[in-house]
Amino acid sequence: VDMTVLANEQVIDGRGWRTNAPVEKREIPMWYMRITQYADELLDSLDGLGWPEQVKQMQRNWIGRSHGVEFTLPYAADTAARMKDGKKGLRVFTTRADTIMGITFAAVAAEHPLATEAAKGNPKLAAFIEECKKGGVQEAELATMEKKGMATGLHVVNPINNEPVEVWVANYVLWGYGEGALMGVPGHDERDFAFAKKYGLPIRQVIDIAGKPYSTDAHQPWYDEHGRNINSGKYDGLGYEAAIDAVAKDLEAMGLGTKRIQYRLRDWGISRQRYWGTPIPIVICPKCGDVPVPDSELPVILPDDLVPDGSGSPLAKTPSFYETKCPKCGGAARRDTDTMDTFVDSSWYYMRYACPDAGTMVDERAQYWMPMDQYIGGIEHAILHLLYARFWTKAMRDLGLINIDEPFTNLLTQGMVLNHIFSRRGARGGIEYFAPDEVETVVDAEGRITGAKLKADGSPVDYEGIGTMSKSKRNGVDPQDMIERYGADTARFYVMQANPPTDTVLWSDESVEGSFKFLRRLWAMVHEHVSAGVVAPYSGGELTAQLKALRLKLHRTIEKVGDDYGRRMQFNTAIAAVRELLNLYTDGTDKSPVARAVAQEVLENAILLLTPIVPHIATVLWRELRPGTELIAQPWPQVDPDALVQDSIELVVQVNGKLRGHIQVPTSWSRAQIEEAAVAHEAVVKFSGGQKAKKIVVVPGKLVNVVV
RNA sequence: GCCGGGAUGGCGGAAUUGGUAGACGCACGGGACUCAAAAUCCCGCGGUGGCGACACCAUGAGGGUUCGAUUCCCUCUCCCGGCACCA
Repeated sequence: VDMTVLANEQVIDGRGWRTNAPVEKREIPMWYMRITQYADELLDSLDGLGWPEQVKQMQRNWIGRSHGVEFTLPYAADTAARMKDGKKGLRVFTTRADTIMGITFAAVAAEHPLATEAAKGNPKLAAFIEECKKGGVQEAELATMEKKGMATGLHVVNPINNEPVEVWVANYVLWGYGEGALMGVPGHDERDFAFAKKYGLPIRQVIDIAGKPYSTDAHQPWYDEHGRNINSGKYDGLGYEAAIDAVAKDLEAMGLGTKRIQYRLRDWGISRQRYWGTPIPIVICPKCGDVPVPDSELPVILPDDLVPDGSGSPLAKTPSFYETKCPKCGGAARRDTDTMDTFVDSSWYYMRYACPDAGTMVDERAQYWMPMDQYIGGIEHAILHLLYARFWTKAMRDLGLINIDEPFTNLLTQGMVLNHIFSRRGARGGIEYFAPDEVETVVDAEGRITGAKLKADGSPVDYEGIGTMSKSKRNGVDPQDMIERYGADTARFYVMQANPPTDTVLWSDESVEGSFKFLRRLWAMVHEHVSAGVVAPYSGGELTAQLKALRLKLHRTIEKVGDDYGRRMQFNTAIAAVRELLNLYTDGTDKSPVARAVAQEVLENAILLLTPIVPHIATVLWRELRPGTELIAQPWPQVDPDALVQDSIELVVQVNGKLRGHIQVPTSWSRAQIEEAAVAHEAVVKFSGGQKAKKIVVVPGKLVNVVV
């Protein structure tokens, strides 16, 4: 019905999202990037990157290096007679070779050759395999579906104890991971346990976990933990590592297996059956096979004048594009009409940006600029894009194109901006999405959205909850409206002051007025000051207590804002700090020359501190404060250490960790003097109820806690 | 299901290395200015009790460590991101 290849996202419950037509899985030839070759390096070089730990952890888990044993369960006589694959048996990989004596079944994926063979002359099994193949391809779907299986009637042999083991086809065995087959140890694997329970297969305990109770009635969390072998013949008494070593050694002696490393990471399929993309430069020759397009004929240019007719790939229907000669034999051949995954482009665009007119892929300018000091992107790219780009960089390095190991030295991952999602099923069952401003929400007593009505005709629409802004779900917002109404400075200020950039946020523009108001207030403050004439900023001289406090606040603010911008990358608190400073500034009414000099100092610095966020307003206000000079030429504000010196400081007084009062103490006071003053404090006397202090905790510059 | 993250007033958030929970705002309430409005300015604003001084409770839920926990540990709930063709 859809006449096209669908992306995973476009398949909902096995049907096309627009048409509700059933989706078919088909095998097609594709090109892959061999990212698995780089698995170790991609894993190991994460350690040196200035990236958020959570992102590094996600990448580590995604690559998923595990150490285990790969071995053969030899075919039993019945099976050996039927399997004509030249193999001695069923290859499996396990990280728990120590549990090998607990094998009570084996399981293979529906696509496994053993399953195919067993299905011959077994219509029930053939039907089951067909059903398995129909399911989705997404990991989430596979992991949450009901575990189902069917016996094949074929057997393999446990090579350690020579017990026959029946082979099952199971929908939870992934064809793409390991060997597409596994040893079933229900005694010590939760999924195997559930499977064995469902189909009445034996469950055998072969590991004792610190003497914890064991029963085959129900699975307990500790069943899968490491422990000491029992019921395991010659392996009895061995611990996890020793047992694995012993089993691996025995399998090796029999020529059946060996230790090896397994990755969760899979090779990267890049072929897309789409028109609008980068053509894959391969020619398919009936005589020579797949032949790369010679360098001299690169790049293969995508024709940009094709008109899609609504079915299949336009490139595959355009002889002028695909008809060509084989670069090897010169005979008639056909181009690959697939285009590349756009992740390919995003894997190295940043290098090309350094040399967009280079005649080669990149030139020495890319080498000059790379690696990137600071990369900024959404957290949704934590794995795929950022892993592909790292791999691609290493591949380019190995091709001698650039001499760097990693593309992004430091990384800031932005949180996602979420918005409400509204949709409904159309007449044919397909999904239709509506923008939030197209609907009127229906709210329950607690204020939660329960549904919506289309503004246009009042027809009901479903509320799907909140989620990432996306084109397909039509829930994005365009900042242009805000920019036109309030200006780019206000729009940027509003977004920056709301929350740290790494936070996930639900979009709202309700309080943008507050940001606009602040910038107008700043404008008024500068103009009011300047209307009495500009003066030189404070550079020394006697200050009143109030002016001293204002300068203390100013220089603390300079310190904090610099740290927020430069180290913490938390801009909302930088803005709050400047607001605090200006709140204190407006409390003053002193118009003496020294007060005006401090005012000049405060305003100039406030403007400088806000420049990265509101550059336009800051530029104009600077010209008012310092006629004849330009903001862009000014250095970043410097902290005046003299302004930070204080004679006395306020300490918090606690009794048993509870706030009971404050004391003002000279900064020169010793710990003993502070303790003495705290014990004598009236609130301490009151709340300690006549008891003597058991312990006094003094945190310099912060608090004193009297424990009674 | 698995991996990563989050939950703090009516709302956005702050508390940076275990040390005053609620900075700074929004919304709201009261007041000033005004013929009136807008704009602006001032005051209040977590909950409970109290005239008040003040006290107690409170950072998704439950438990623990500590003189002291929003912060560390354990268990749980819900939400968000990713799960290889959304990119």
